[in-house]
Amino acid sequence: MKKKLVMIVGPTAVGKTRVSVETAKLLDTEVISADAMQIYIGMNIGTAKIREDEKQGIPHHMIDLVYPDEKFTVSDFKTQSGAIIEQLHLNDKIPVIAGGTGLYINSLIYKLNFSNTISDDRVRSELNQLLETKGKVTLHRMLESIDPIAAGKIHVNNAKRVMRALEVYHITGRPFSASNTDFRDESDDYHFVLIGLEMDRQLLYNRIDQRVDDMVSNGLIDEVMVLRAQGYGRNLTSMQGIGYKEIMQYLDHEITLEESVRIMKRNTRRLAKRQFTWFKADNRIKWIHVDPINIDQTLKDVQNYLSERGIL
RNA sequence: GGCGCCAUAGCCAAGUGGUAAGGCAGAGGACUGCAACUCCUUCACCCCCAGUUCAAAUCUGGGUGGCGCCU
Repeated sequence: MKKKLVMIVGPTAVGKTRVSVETAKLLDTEVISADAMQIYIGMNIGTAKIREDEKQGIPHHMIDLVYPDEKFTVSDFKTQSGAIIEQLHLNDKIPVIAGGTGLYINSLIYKLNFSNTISDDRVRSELNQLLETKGKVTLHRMLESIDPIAAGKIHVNNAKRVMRALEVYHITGRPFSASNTDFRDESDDYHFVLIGLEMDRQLLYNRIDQRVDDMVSNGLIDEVMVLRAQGYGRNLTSMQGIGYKEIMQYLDHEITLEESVRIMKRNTRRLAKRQFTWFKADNRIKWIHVDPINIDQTLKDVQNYLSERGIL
């Protein structure tokens, strides 16, 4: 029998945290975060990481795993969270997975096999060299000659993805597109229930604006200053996170604080939009409306859906 | 009341006779080891009316609205 899994997804600031805690309470289980930024230690305010008092005693996993300058990939996420899921199942608990990082979510429930396509820093830096010296068009042509399918799918301007495809080919000797066939195929490891939280766009945007303001008044600048003092530079993936890169720019006197806040809000809105796009493409998601004024209704809807699907 | 200037997308703004740059904001989309990343697509018949012209956002006249100065 397949193991059960409850997944709660949706854009930033819809209220995933609240709903996931309540759901976990209901199921007497634990929460696994699927968020690419909350894995970093010391990045709390800007990532809207769940606070101790919000957890209500529910254990949370996949948070605070690495330092901001450490590498962490989807593959790491898949294996580490997979182990936790297994452990919970052993204890007869149905894990609640909550997060907004679509790729992480998909790594668990779809057939994304990362095991045969490793990464190689040497190849990577060589490709970066090539990008510098020859340019993105040349890289894309290289890809075209070895893997026309992938080249057709990846835009010339998307140098990052072009390089990844080349990297995979160089390491494995097999075209990137070869491992790309069953992207949206359902994994047969789990019986999962996928819940998407949605909210009126304008309302969500207002909440985002408000949340950014709150972050700043709750000490985001100090948080970034501390990270900066610890030597974490702007080029790190972690510091590319929204809130961090903009405050860094402010601290480096490139923009005013006002401007920084404006851009943070905009970037967060764009993130939310991209998250919607990602999840909308997945027709297995049951969308549940969130009304912040009446969160109880949302919780009720979630509960009903869970019993409907035989989880409760 | 008179004189002058201006009127282009939600905002900023280029274009001074040949069929509407660009930026910002928005919308849609892609995404298999950096994913809060990276990337793609998309958004106006130029205030209104009349005229000149093969052709007008661009020229002319009138109207309307705004800004400035003067009385």
